[in-house]
Amino acid sequence: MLTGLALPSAHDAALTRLSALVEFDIDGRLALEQAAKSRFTCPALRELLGEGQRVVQPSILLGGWAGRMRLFADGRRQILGFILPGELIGFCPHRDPLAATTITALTELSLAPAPEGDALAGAYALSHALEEFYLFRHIARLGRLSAYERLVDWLLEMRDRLAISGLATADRFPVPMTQEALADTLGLTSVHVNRMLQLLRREGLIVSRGGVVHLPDPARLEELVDYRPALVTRTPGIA
Amino acid sequence: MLTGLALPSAHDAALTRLSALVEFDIDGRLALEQAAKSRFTCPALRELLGEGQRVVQPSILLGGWAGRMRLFADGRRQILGFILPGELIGFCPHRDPLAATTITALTELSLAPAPEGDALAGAYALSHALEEFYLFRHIARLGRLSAYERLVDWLLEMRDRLAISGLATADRFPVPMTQEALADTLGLTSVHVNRMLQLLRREGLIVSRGGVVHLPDPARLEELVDYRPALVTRTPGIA
DNA sequence: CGCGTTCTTGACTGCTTTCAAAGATGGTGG
DNA sequence: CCACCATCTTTGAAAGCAGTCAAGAACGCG
Repeated sequence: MLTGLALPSAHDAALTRLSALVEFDIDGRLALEQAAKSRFTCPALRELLGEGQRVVQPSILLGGWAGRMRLFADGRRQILGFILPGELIGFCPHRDPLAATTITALTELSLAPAPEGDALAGAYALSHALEEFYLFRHIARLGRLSAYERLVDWLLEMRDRLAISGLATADRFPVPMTQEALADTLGLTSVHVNRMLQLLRREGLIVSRGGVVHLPDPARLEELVDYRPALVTRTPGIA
Repeated sequence: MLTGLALPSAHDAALTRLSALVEFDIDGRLALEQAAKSRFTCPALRELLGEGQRVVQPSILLGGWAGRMRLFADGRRQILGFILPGELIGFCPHRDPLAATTITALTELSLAPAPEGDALAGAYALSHALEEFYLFRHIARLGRLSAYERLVDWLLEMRDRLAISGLATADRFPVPMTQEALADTLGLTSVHVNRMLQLLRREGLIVSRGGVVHLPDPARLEELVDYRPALVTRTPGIA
């Protein structure tokens, strides 16, 4: 079971990601497998955690995309970051955490209680460092890139993050989001996101069909936005 | 341009801030006082840490302002966040940390090696959670607020953060920065920052003299931007 | 097949940038 | 003490990127 070919299972992405972050021991594998047995789902658009709410149960995301967001009183929305398969929700290193942001399911989710263990603790610390890195990048993206560049930079980040859990190749990955949600991520309007996507398509820099994005020339995109991969991982994200 | 260096003792702001974060025991006080003895200064504009460099010595900032930033290949700069007196530099919970961002002195700095201790470890964890919260707020600010609103929101945050270390009152605090640096923080040009500042002054919402800002009507400003204070506090709700 | 959601398009507005240059400010040395 | 210089702030005119409003097309789902 632990050797030989593993069949695709519900926690495959999480397993792949945790293995990429730390030397993943037998205990860790068993703990994850155990946790996956009590996995549960969450329908799209459901709010997982409200701003100011007490964090109950740290969980690991097995499948689907969740979003961290700030909702303004006047209806404006800003998506602060994403939580992708293999990443953690409600994991705080300090006592008595209150959720600083709202977390919502962007697609249907598959979740499990975060398994515990020595190797896993290390993986969670690294995961947290990565999350912080993505926040820094998001700030730079919003503050100093044009709409066109933001789109490119964001696509590259999603590719790299999904690749860690084996859900992306160097030039192809799923993006299960509306242009409206993308606009709320990139600080734009959905109309403008639409226009920039079309421009990228016309230029042959992206091809998308059925919620899957293909990047014919990733190197060109990386150059366009001075893209720099995260420095945190144990192994390279893209093979 | 100097802040915090003229206090009764060099580590006053840090002491005040750490006390605000945790129940601060005798051991902690002594450790801080000891650390303060080996404090050192750093001239304005000096780079403390370069992106990708290995983090050497976790430090606590005793006085002055530092900035975390991303420098683009084409010269664009985005300030990702600030490090204010009592806050930490190079403090990472995981092994083998590489600096994800460049950190630069915005003013002359007074620094000390971060003292160790049980209570202090708790304070550092809380401080880290607060830092993350500021990142979230910065993202929302850049993504969904107008130039005018960004300025207001940022001023309120600086007030609150400086207040934790006793360096601000509810309506008055130092801002030792050029409009250029402020522009690189808020994702604007210095010209536009200048115009918005003048507008705020004309409206009587801010008064500034000699690098000190006064907010005649903070409540009005908070309402303007749907401002919400950080939820991270010392008093554990239930624990 | 029908309906709601999402995507696409066009015309117009406007916030923010760009470019350029003139004041103000502060520190330094004669 | 004042001249001088670099840096920072202020101002104006023009251009451009992104937003707004509105409506039609395409898509997915029951």
